[in-house]
Amino acid sequence: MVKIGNIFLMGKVEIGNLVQKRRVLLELKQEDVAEMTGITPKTIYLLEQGKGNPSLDTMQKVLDVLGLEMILQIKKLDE
Amino acid sequence: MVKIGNIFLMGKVEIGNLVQKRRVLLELKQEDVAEMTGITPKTIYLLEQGKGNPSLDTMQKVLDVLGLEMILQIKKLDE
DNA sequence: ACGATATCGGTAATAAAATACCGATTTCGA
DNA sequence: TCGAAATCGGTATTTTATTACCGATATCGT
Repeated sequence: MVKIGNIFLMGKVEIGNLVQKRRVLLELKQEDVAEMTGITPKTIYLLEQGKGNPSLDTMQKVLDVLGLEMILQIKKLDE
Repeated sequence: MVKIGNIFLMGKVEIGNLVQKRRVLLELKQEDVAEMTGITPKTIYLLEQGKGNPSLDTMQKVLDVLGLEMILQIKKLDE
């Protein structure tokens, strides 16, 4: 995962890794996140593993309870 | 849409708006983006309208051809 | 090492995204 | 203003994410 300050460049696997790291940091279980979001633990698990192909709603809900946010920016070739 | 430099904070509608604005800037038709990504024009259209609930794969493909990238960051309360 | 708790990961069923196809509406240049 | 190109948006179908349920494996404190 490419980290620059608080910003993380993202492929699917990197998103999963960051989500998991963040969840553990907050001392939450997959089950906890599942209950907080109304998403099943299986889907949380798939997201964290970089498997599956989560919907935008699913991602936003999970990111939200973990205190993360998705942003878009114009691609930079360098850095 | 909240814009800070090249960075855009994102809800579903804002993502759609940005994608559309970016596509028009690049002088591409929805049909062009559809062909470049292998996604149907209807799905492109729904994404731009902030309707529907696109998958991560769909989003990444569209963002990619538009020279945009998705990043995650730790939520800030201020700014 | 043991038991308890959490994660992993499979299958079958359901909900929803994506497609295919189409006509209506809007946009815009000639 | 007229016609062409682009977008809008509906329905039916296919594909796939999500769920529900479950047992197996890993993790961790004691």
